[in-house]
Amino acid sequence: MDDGLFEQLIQYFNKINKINKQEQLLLSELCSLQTIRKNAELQPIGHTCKTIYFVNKGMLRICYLKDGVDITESFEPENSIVARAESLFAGIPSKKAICAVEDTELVAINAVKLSELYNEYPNLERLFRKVFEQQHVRIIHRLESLQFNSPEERYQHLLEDHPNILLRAPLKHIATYLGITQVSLSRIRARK
Amino acid sequence: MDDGLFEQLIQYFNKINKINKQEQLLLSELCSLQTIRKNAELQPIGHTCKTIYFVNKGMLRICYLKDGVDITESFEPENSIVARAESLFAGIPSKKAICAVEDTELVAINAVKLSELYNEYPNLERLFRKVFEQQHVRIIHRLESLQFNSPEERYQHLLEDHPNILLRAPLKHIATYLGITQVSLSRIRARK
DNA sequence: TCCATTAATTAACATATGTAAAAGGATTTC
DNA sequence: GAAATCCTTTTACATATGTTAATTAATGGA
Repeated sequence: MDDGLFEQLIQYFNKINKINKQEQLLLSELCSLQTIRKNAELQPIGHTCKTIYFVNKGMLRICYLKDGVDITESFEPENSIVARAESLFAGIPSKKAICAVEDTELVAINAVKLSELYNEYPNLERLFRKVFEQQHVRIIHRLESLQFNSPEERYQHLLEDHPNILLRAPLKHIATYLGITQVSLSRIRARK
Repeated sequence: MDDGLFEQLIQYFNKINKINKQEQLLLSELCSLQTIRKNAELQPIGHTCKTIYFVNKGMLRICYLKDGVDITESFEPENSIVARAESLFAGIPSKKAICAVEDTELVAINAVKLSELYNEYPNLERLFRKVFEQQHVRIIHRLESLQFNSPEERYQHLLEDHPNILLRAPLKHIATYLGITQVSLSRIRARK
């Protein structure tokens, strides 16, 4: 696969847990490059997650249908690892889809073949353990935000911490991400 | 340490990832038995998490102070693994405490010594990877509940899925766990 | 460029939740 | 066993959000 784009992933990994040249090579053999157009669906609802994605460029979102309404669980801009962990770890179908917010370039890592390397290359197992520990921490922070903060506080935090997401994603998706309706988000924005 | 109580932990682990006698022995050397009385604090706010707990009997909760109000993030009854992952994984102080809801018996696992075993015993690293993957999945489900469901739906789900927690924990803690006030919970309960 | 479609805002109303305070119950402690 | 404390419910009021619908703005396709 394209070396430049894979290099971006290796840099991301090396900040978490260094892997040697052989491990890099083995890993690269499990990877493929994909592009996906804005609003297209990368993974449908009901699919059992067997791929770990890395966003090189663009933005994805993980989304959900509740009573026919499209609800966004997370936004995943460049340099994000994207997987539906509740499906990948448990081996059961996910209730969530992965969609593109923008035209997006990504690396797809075959998670099944990856796990087959773990016995022989425990350092790869360690790498992905740490990668998912980071995801785990991220979700805990998001949980705290949803449980402890008001919708308005959540909007303010998003504005401070991830202004780029606010600029790049449609407000209807940002509203459901914040756990509120689009109308409510409009009102919160109008207050300031 | 007490073999019977450790045995309960080993049974829990063996359902996730079997470990052999030697690994069990090494692990047991990192474990100690603790008891804690109702309402006592096992870990204070501001402490960096270096211990993984397993609840043999009783119930803990992870809690938080928001504007001086004690808010419960999770309830941890018997056969739960308890750690503040956002602190353990990142090595930074936690904003949360661990408190006892009831008189509780637990196994404390030294997480620092545990990680020192990982190089030589990758099967132990794998075990705890999978243990925390389960925690990860659990938190994703909780996130979904907070983002997608109304307070009333969350109460109904708690009633259906964990009636024992409702019976064992004070309502004021259940209210903050559901992300609402005590008054609101009383109203929801009165509706039915 | 224009038309059709989608997105975002605003308005009006109903409702659920938050806040503060009070009252009743239940528990604990001495 | 009585007093004190803590827990839970209830009341009253203010407010934020949800819902529905209408209007305006922006986008995309032919």
